[in-house]
Amino acid sequence: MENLVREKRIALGMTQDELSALLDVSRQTIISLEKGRYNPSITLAFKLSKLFQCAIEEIFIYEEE
Amino acid sequence: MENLVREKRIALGMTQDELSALLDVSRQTIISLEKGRYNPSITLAFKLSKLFQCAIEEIFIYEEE
DNA sequence: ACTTTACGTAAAGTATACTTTACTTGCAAA
DNA sequence: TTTGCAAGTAAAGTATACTTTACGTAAAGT
Repeated sequence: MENLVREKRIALGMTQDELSALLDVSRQTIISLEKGRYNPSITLAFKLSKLFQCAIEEIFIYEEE
Repeated sequence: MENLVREKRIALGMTQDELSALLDVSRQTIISLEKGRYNPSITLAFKLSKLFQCAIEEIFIYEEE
């Protein structure tokens, strides 16, 4: 699943470290997310949605199968 | 996290078994989801979103911490 | 040169989403 | 009264999200 985490983070002028702290996850989680190594849990998606002030669907692009 | 899976499923006149088949997950997954035993992965949330034709935010209600 | 900052990798461990199997219960219809 | 369907429980196993630690690299500042 594609995502715009990196773009949105940079748009806010934040480092991966700062973002991870705000979301209460590890920096590794942010790195892996941005690199597309795995999909987030729905709770992490909601946290990002709230922080970035946009819908989950605007951050994560779902293509079926 | 609260969710409206049961309500939306029944509104479509479907059984748990039929829903699980359409989503390609086990019936146990649907039962546990409806019972609120765990949160779905973001991919399952997207599948439900598509099937129910509404935003993820309309199915899953996120309350922080 | 060296330090700091931001980003990256690798690997092993933990938590949790999801599966599989098997058995139970309530209800409605034959 | 028994058969079948929809929903439920329980437990053990697998897949994956996420953590932790430790180390590597390139760029910018002093």
